[in-house]
Amino acid sequence: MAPRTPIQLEKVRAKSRTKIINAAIELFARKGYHATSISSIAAKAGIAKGLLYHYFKSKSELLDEILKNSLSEVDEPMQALMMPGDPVDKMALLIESTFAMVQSDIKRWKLLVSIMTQYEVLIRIRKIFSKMMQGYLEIFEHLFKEMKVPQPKLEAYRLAATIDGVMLHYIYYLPDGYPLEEIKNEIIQQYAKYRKKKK
Amino acid sequence: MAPRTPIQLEKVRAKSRTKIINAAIELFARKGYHATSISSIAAKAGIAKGLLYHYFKSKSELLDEILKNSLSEVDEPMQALMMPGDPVDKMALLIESTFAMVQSDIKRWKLLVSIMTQYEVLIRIRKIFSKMMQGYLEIFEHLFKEMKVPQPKLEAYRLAATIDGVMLHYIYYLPDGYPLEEIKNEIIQQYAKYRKKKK
Amino acid sequence: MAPRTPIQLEKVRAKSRTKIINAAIELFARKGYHATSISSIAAKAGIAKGLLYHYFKSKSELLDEILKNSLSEVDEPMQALMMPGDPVDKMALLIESTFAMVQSDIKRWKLLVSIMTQYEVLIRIRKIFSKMMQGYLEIFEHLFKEMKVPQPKLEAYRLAATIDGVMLHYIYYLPDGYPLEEIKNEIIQQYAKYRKKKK
Amino acid sequence: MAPRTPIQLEKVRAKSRTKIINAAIELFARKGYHATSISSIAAKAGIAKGLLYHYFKSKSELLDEILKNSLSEVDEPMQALMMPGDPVDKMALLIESTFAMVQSDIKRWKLLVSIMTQYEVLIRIRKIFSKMMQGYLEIFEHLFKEMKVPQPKLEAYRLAATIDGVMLHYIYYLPDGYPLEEIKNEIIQQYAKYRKKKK
DNA sequence: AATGAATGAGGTTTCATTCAT
DNA sequence: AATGAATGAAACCTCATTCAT
Repeated sequence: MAPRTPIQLEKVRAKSRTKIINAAIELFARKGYHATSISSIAAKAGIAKGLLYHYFKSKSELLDEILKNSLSEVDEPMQALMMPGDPVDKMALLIESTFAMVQSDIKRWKLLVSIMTQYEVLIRIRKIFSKMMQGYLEIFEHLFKEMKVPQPKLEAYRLAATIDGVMLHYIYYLPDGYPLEEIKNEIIQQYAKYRKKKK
Repeated sequence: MAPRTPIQLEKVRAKSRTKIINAAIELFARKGYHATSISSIAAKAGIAKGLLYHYFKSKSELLDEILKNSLSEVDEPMQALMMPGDPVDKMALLIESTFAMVQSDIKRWKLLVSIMTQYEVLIRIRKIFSKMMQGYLEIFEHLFKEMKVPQPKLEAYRLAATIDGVMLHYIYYLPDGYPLEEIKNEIIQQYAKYRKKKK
Repeated sequence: MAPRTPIQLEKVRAKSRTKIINAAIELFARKGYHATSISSIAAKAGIAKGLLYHYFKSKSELLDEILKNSLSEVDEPMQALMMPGDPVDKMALLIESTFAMVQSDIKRWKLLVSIMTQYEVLIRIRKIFSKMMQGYLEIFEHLFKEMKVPQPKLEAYRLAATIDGVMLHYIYYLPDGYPLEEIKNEIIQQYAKYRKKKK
Repeated sequence: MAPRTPIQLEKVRAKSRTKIINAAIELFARKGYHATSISSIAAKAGIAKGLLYHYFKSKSELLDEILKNSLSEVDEPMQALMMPGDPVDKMALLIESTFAMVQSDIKRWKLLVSIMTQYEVLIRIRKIFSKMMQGYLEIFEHLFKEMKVPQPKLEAYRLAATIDGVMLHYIYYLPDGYPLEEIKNEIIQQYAKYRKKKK
């Protein structure tokens, strides 16, 4: 009959929060933010409507929370660059890990894309995204320079577009049977010719 | 105050419809379908709320109408293929006209993308889109075969992805200063080597 | 089938607004602002809940509107002072008209009192009230000086308090059989001795 | 961690109750009963929300409790009358102690007034108040008769109104610089002329 | 005694749609 | 064709109260 310990409480809290967030991601991604009602999130999470407001101040804060988490993951692929080695290998690794990231959590990416293509409202989010994109472009360009690709800047834009386009198609248009692996390999392959020869 | 002639009536009708549709495209594209209210559309169109229902049975039918119009335009670039000539040229033309189409009506494309990334509901629309995409892929593949590009099917997927990715970036991420022209030329250029030599 | 004329519209609007405002005054006065639900107002007014928001942006704006109207009436008794004549008569008139004002619309005054005794929130309203009170005090003092009442300022405070106290008792504590007229006359009577003698 | 003795327990209970009641008075008085949430009371009292329900069955019972306590204090001034002596002195004492009561606990009185001006619901409370008022009126009348004031009943009403009016102004309208003492003395003073001459 | 997570009824507000003119 | 008042379902959110620990 004693109150729960802080650790017990934290566990309970974490469990409920997770249930809510997962339900929200699923529904936001599938039907869009506005078309998803708090009721439906609560129902899917198996909790009472009121509890949701115990954990999140509002619907929009719930979204914010999810987006913040999602975007924080995005920087991870960048780590690939710290390593020494042939830029072609680094580029390959970068592309691989980027694709892997999306493949591992399609729902989250669906949500991100749908949010990105939506709000003039969520300017803050868009800014984060823009910066991230800028980061990618710079790294691509840097590697292309190392690889002696002609027009490295333009090639960076093109690669970024190709990757996002593939993702888009993979996620939305043709979820069944999209030859993701083959295309990924193609993309990586095209830079093979820039590999430095070993002596 | 004599009754208007049928022709005048028809004109009035067309004008009102156009005003409504334009207002709707603008708002749907900017704020999303659900976040846009009928009131705001009517206000932007400069008509009374009630009148909107004379022209469109419901909000969703208004959307449908817009989407139908938008998608019908998409087929036009395909015409380029009927012409005889070097497939490299045809491909270039196809790419050019596709880009031109988006550039000429960004709002419409923003709307299309935002819808595409949204509804499990609008399955019908998604089907149309899928078919369209399929069409593009087939034509690309066909041309690549003519051009003797190795792995024509894969290359078709890649090109489609690149084009959509570029559009996406152009429309959303970096609206200012996106080097659309240069990238477009790059994309076209890469196939120049497959041009048939004239005798 | 032509749309209503502006005049017709204004009539309809005024009718609905009045219905809503009357219902709101009644309920706010009886149960307090917070304890009164929008639903109950709409029900009492005989309209749909949604319509209320057609006329008032929010519950609190509805209250504001009512208060503004109510407070604007308050200045009227002051007119009594412009007239020439014995200050004792003017005072009598002022007291009479103040009481009459409350008697003629008890519900409104109940509401005003309940609001005044409630919100730290509605600071704006309280300021208006304070100023009004100040105005009364000054006029009372002015008349008392003319009447050569000793300690005119203090007497002003006392009269103001007595009047508000009588109102309070009349409105709340003992609505049945409260001897309002007699008390009013008593209050007026006590200043008779300051009447100037005619030559 | 030995179990507490019953006496310790009782102390703890009393302390918690007091904390809750004080928090509640403060908040009810400031924001009104309905606008004050149980959460905010618990927060201000520094306890958990659930605990509040160990001490009070419901929010409304908590209010009841406070009101009961508050009203029980009101009878105390009446004691002054048992004493022998000049009725003018007794009246003076009665007025003094009544004012003192309010001055010593403004918050409580704010609450009482706001409650009184609010609920048709709390009829029971209003009845108590009415009875109390009746009691005051009778005592006033009784003293006025002893003092040979003409129209003692009417004068009783007027005095009661003046006192409540002064309180009201003191509590709400003009908290800063309200000349409470002077007015009180004025009120007392006006009855000086009815003092019996000593032989 | 004490905690705070959890519930659910009910509150305010929005908005697609209908209706009378 | 055109208007805008009116409706009512459903959205978001609050909060008194209960419950498990």
